[in-house]
Amino acid sequence: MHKQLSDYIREKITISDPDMETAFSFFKIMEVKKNEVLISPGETSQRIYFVGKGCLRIFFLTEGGTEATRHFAFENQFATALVSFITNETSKEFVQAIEDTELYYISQADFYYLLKIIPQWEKLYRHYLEYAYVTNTNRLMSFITLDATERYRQLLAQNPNVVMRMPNKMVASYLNISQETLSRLKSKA
Amino acid sequence: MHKQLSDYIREKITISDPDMETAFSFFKIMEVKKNEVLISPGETSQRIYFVGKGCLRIFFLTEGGTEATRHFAFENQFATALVSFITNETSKEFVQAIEDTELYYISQADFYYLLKIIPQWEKLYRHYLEYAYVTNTNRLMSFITLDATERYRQLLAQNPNVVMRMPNKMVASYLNISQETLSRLKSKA
DNA sequence: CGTGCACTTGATTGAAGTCAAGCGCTGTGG
DNA sequence: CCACAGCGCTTGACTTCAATCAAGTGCACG
Repeated sequence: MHKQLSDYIREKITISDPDMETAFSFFKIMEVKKNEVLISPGETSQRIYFVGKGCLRIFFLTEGGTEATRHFAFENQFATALVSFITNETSKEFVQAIEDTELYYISQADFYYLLKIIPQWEKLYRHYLEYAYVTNTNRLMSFITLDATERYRQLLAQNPNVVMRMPNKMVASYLNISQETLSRLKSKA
Repeated sequence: MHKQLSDYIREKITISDPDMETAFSFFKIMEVKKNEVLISPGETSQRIYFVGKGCLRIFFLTEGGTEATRHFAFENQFATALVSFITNETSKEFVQAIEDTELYYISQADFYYLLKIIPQWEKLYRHYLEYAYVTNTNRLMSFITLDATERYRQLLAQNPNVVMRMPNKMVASYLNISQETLSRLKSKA
C-alpha cells in the first residue's frame, strides 16, 4: 500500500519501518476529477499533496484576470501552494487537477508534527525545498535571458510532458506568453 | 564576538551554548573591498557568507554579456550562489561585494557537518531555504504580473535600500530593465 | 446536433530595448 | 593640485518582439 509514496520517501531519506508506518498514518488518499480545484486563494488550511496518478497545476490570477501557471506536478511529485504553506498566510495560488488525479495528502499540522518526531523528515522537507528553489530559479533565469521562442524550445527539451499533456493555453500561461504566440511558435517549429 | 551572527542564529533557532561554540568554530571572518569578487562561474568550492557590514550582490551574465542581478544581501543576511551550493555543480553565478564588506563565512563541508551534528542546524537551513524560495517566487510573480514601472514602484516600496544604496545600472539589472528605462522612470516619478 | 471552448491566423499596437550622442563626476597619475 | 580619461547617467530617435484585437475553423461534450 502507498508503494509509490514509500518508494519516493526511501529514495530521499533512510527511515525505519516503524517511522514509515507513523508517517503513513497521517497520509490520506483522495481522488479528484479533471478541473477540480483543491486550494483557492484566500484559503489558509494547508495540505501537501503527493501525486500518485494524474497531474496538478499551481497557478494564480493576474490583475487582468488571466491565469499565470507557476508549476505542473506529475506522478511521484509533492506539490502545494508552497508560499502559503511556508508563510502561513492565505494563498494567492490555486491548486487544480488537470486530469483525473489520484492523490495522497497530509495536513500542514501533521507534516510539522512529523518534522518534530522523525528527525529524517526534516531532511525530506529540505530536499523538497531545495528542488522547489532550484526549479524556480531556473525559471526566473529563463524569463530574464530567453525570448519566447527560446523559452518554448527549452521547455520542449527539458519537460516535454508539459507540452504533450497540457492544453495549449496552460502551456502558454506557464511560458508567460499569449496563446496566440505559442500557436505561431508551434506552427513554425 | 560574532555578536551579529549569534543574534541572528538565536533569532531563528534555540541552540545550547556549547553547540553555538561548536558552530562558531567553523566560521571565519573576512574583509573584502568594494567590487571584489568572491565566487566566479565555474567554481565549485562553495561557502555560505553572512554579511556583517556592507553588501553582497549575486548576479550572472546573459549570453549578450549583460549582467542580471539575482539578489542583494545586506547586513545580517546569509548569501551564497545557492543553486550551486544545493546541486554541487559549478556556479553560474558571481558573488561580489558592492561596498567594502565584512563577512563571516563557513565552507560547504563544514556547513553539512553542522547539519549532521547539531539537529537544530537543519532548521536554520530550512529557514534560509524557505526565505530564499519565497523571495524568489515573489520576484518571479512580479516579472509575470507587473510592467517596468510597477516593478520599480514595488521595489521602492518594499526594499528602498536597493534603490538608495546601489548604483543605477545594478538596480536596473535587478529589475530586468535597461539602464535607460530606469533613468526615464526615475525622472518621471 | 448544436453550443461553446480551444486553437489558428492576420492586422495593428505598444512597451521597452537598442543605438547614439552628450554631460558630469570621480579618481588617478603626472 | 590639476587635467584628463573613463565610467555612470540622461535624453532622444528608432526598432522590435510579443500583446491585443478580431475573425474564423474545428472539435468535444452535453
